[in-house]
Amino acid sequence: MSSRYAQYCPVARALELVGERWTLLVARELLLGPRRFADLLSGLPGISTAVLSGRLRQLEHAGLVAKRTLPPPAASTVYELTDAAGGLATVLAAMAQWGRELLGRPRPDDQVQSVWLVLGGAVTATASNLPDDSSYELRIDGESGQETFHIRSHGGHLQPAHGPAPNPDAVITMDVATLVALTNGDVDVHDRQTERRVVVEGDQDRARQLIEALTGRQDRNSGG
Amino acid sequence: MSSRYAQYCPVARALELVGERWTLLVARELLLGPRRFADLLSGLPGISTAVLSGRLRQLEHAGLVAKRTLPPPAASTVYELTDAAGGLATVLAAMAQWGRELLGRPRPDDQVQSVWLVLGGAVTATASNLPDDSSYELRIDGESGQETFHIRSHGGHLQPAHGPAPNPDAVITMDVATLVALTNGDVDVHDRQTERRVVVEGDQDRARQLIEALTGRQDRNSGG
DNA sequence: CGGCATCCGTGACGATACTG
DNA sequence: CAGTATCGTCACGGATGCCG
Repeated sequence: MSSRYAQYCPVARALELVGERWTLLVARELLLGPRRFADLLSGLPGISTAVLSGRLRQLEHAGLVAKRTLPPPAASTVYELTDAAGGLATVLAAMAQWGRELLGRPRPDDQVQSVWLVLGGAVTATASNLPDDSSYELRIDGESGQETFHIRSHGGHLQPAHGPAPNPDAVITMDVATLVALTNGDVDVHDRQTERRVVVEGDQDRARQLIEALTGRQDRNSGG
Repeated sequence: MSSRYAQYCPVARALELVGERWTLLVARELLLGPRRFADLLSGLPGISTAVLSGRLRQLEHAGLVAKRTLPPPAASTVYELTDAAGGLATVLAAMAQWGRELLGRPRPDDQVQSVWLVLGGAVTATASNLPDDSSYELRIDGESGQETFHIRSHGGHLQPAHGPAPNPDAVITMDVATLVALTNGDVDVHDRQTERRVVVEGDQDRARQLIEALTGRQDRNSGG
């Protein structure tokens, strides 16, 4: 099942697991932490319930995703990536890194969800300026309320997750439009107008460095 | 065209370019150098001519692939990756790296082509033991004749290409079965029986180190 | 409400035949 | 050799309904 290639090739093997439409985007949605079925549906506009349940079944069968039932009283089932999905995270990171270069501005019919940009920024970023194990809370105001993320600097990388940060060095608040503008380079963190649109509680300098790492342009040496 | 997701997300953008069936495998075939249409067909068993020409057209339109006509007398047209496809190579490398961990042994109906294993091994390898800019020629005997590859150590990485090496430090010859056995760990480079199946001209030590880098297991720290 | 199966229209895909 | 044309099949997207 899940469309084989019949090739003894690493790339083909990987694509047999995650090469179908939607599959890698499902994994993307799970990268920041466990999600319920309905969360995934709203994070994957356009997918049908049948396809989503099918993809989750395939990923579960491949050992990349586990289904877990939360303890009462929140007795709902969530899906989460397993430890075996580490290599998959690397693939998604490469995809995101490349995709950021050709992201441009939102197209007329594009949906914009803060989690996509936070994730894309985090995997692309090199957090060399930020102290190791420093922690940040990022709150993005969107049309459907506020999304809260927890971003931790660790080993030169940024590790994003859903939810609030336990002991943040800074709490940063902005709206989606500002996040978009920062991401595609329309505005700079150091602009006066940007400073008005970004509210920081806590360490101002580190917060600004985080935003810079998260939304700044990175030159990657593209290996030939 | 090419199935959109309507999401302002780096991963989605990347998948819109290379997310369809066969597309990344077409890119894989081009990673080692220019190829003709017929070469691609035989390197992608199962693809139809219509789909292949369609994928090439999309990739060309995206600026990732260029169509070029060779100078006479070999007046045939070839396809090759453009400079803009550098990020795509990174994605393929991540795919190959992950895929190698779950490669296992060939399945009953799997085709085996040496180029797939050479590529998978090269992108996975860290050539830290090999001197920079050293060069190797790898000849793999298969059912349909002999395939020749040129592998160069550069910047800690292995850079594979089709064709013979200009000034190789070593020339290594083996058959596909041996390459497969080395790749999946069934045999070791240092086994007596393996030594009989691998013929080396030139620097014996470097040749063995190259094979080890190309086919050995690498532990990657899988980021959480 | 979470999760999944079902029916149906559309489009992508696989196989083959055919053309410059 | 380098594709285009054709056709049957299957996966996908959308809507609906079932079950805990």
